[in-house]
Amino acid sequence: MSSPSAYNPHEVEARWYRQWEAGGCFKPDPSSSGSPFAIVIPPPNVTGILHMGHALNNTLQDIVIRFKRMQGHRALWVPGTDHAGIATQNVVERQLAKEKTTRHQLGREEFVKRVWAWRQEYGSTIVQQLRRLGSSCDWSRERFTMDEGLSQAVETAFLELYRAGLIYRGYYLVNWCPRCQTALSDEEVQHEEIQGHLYHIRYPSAAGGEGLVVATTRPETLLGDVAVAVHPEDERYRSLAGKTLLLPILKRPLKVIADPVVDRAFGTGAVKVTPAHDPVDFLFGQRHGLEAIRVMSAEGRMNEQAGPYAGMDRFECREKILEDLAAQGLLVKTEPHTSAVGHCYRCKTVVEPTLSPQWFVKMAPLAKLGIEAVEKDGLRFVPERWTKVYLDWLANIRDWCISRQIWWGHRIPAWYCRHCYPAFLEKQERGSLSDNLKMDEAQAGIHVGSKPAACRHCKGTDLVQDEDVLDTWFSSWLWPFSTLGWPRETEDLRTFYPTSLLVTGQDIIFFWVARMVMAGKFFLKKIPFREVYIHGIIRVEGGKKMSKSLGNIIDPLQVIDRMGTDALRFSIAHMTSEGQDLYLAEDKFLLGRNFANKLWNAARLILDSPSLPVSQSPIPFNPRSMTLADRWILNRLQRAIQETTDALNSYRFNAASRILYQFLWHEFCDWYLEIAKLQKEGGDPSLAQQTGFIQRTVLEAVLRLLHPFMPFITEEIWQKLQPETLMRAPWPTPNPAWIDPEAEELFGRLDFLVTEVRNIRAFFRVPAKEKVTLLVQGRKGTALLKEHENWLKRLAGIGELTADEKLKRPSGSAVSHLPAAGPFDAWDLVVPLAGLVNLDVERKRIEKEIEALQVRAKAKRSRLADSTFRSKAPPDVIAEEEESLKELGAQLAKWQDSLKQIQ
RNA sequence: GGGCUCAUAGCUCAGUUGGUUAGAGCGCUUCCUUGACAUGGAAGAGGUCAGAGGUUCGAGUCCUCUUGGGCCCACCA
Repeated sequence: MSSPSAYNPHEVEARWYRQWEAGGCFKPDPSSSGSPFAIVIPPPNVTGILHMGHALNNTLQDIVIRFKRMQGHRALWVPGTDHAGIATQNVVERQLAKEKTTRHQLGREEFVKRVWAWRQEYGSTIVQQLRRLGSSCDWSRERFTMDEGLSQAVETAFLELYRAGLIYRGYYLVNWCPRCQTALSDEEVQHEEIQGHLYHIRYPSAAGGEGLVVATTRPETLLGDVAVAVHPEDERYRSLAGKTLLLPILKRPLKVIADPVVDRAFGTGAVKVTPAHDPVDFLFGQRHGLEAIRVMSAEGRMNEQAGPYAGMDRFECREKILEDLAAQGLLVKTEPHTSAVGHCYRCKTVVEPTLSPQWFVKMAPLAKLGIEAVEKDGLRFVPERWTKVYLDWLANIRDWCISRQIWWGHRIPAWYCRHCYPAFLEKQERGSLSDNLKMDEAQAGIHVGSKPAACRHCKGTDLVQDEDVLDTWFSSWLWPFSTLGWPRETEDLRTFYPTSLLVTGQDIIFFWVARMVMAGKFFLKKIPFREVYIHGIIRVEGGKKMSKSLGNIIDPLQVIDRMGTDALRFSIAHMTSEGQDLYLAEDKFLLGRNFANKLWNAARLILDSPSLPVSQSPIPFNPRSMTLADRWILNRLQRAIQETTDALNSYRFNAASRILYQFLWHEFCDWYLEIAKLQKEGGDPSLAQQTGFIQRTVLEAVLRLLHPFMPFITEEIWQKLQPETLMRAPWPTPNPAWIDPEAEELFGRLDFLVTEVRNIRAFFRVPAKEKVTLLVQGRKGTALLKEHENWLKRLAGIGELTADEKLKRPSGSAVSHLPAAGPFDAWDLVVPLAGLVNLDVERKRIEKEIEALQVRAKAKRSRLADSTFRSKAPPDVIAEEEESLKELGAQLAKWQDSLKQIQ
């Protein structure tokens, strides 16, 4: 083929992807008798643009799915996207802001239309980018978490859980994002260590005494204080327990309550209690039947309960209140203090714990299923250590707040009586925290399901649907079966559920993986996948996270533009060691680019030479007529096939890529192809044809082995060998007839010899063009040299090669000694270098060699002299050591003899 | 406060069950451009495997501790 010398990926990538997709290559082959193998994609957000994390995640999935497909499985990779409630709503809201409007001005219906329009226009970006990565997803099965089928699944799931008593509405303290103005689940809150202060504030006694000093990090919340807590055995406060203090500024009377949860050693040992704005205080308030006073609005501003601070931002209020306390002499002390502050995972705003009515999933029974999945159903994490993380989380699980006060998402299927519900809510807000804060749905006029004709409590007919939508993850956790058709009993669901493997990052084990397992077990009574491969996180060199704000992004699309998709994919696979984070730098992708280039050029060489077509099977040559090099490379190939298969079966992507890199580059190209060129020069056309055939045979197998890693370039070359797509080619299996330990041994000897001669040439600076003479002194095995004289001479730069047991060593020679091995006895290599060899230099070279051998021999001797080693080590290890010591001794003698001859 | 993880060549990292002389890519040094590939070829330099102790005939590999990075979880305000 007259291809350009450098591989140009852009030409071929788009073309092949189109052809594969059009040819239905990504669909599971219905005629295949292989067992199903399914993966569901971790659905990227519709708002997403491809980053390195996606590139890693999808490359690994694609490697596996292509591998399984070639192995004859009915391989299915289900793609799709996630509607990403808050994230997407935020994107569209920002767009509205540019238009100087808000979603509230637009109204709910219009706004949701806008989001759909946005999705229509931009939502396919990430999906197109996945195609550029070469992802062999079955796009005919693409799903979206808001499409009709999945919405049906969400509603079904909600109702089933509700009927099972696992969904309830409650008035609780939840994580609230004042910017997004919605509740968040515990998992959606990111804790960050913040350098703050611990403020010591005096609460005077109502009776006029000094009172006591509390310590707090959040002085603005004191406006909502309803009590002060101390430890019952704390001497300092014993006299104050049960007494009344005066809340600074608002002058509200506060009881001092004794409770052993208070840590006497922290701060002052006295804690202010603010049930409406602190999770610990909320529990405390429940236990002691306190009321809760909300002092902030949904926007995080102080409300009318905050007295003089009403209307202020919460942080502004903090500053002002500290000022006022200081002015009144109540701010006793300020000390630096770091604490973990919760932030919204979407917008990074500091979360405000807020009392509000929300929907929850009761998790304890589901967590039990999740634990069972590991203990009984054989759910397996790779690497295994994540099992513990998963189980620990399940063991300490808390109920899942699933309602979100946004508009983009699945509307909650619940209806409220306009008459009963507000009345009930008002009562509950006024009640004490010791009341059951789960809502009594009948009394509250709450109806789950489709719209009822009338309120079951008051029989009124004025009912409205819940304004809230469900947490995005409430649809994601159904993904492994909702994408296959659930709740309908589809053919896909029967065939591909449970799926086989999930590939994802550690960051969503709680959000997604654990919840899918629970949902799978709950709704379908089966775990959704047998194996979970958890890959690392992408970082840049230096260990930092890759982020836009740090400006250290490496854009996979740019890498693709510059070096090609295959280069990106191969490099990623090469760097992916089990579960370790990946530290990236731009130049790491050169490895893949260069490798692709090497493959390309090897293929050019091979395809330009005459050969029988590979498709002419069975093998049209007599194995006995094969040259040693032929036998050797075929043997190496069998090994590469076996090892690559083993590596992929255990998801050791880097191992697989290293094996193929080593085989193609350093065995096939560096040795075999170089020898093959020379074999073909011999003039024997049948040998030339045979060599060409073997080259093609190896190339063909390499293309198949490399295809999961580098689909495009391998297909491009493959098509020059035969017309059928590589995607339908079977995965290679080792051919026992070509496993050839003898060839390995014989070839190894010649390879060693060539390297030694090259070594001597380089050491003594023999000019490249100058041929040397090689004298080989040895008995057994030297006949081999004559047979392979042609390529040995050429590869080592030898002009004349003589093998004889008793040759005279010319003075001024460089020597080397090959140890006895297998069918060979020890060989002495002598390269006469009259004039080039400086005797002093040669002596030093030999002395260095002797020294190294002596060090090794000494270590072995002392090991063998050790009686405990002799009595405890296994006999074969001892025998091996003895054998190798003997050989070392022989070597040493050779070198020492050579040294003598110089002197 | 709990847990996980990493520390191996100048840099970035491999090293499956403990067993001869610890590997790769990049970088570096020397040499090589008559056609597969300079995104290349040949040769080479470079490591007391973070430190200390232990188990073992034998430890980069297993155990304990220390030091120094990274991450996750956690209701000390």
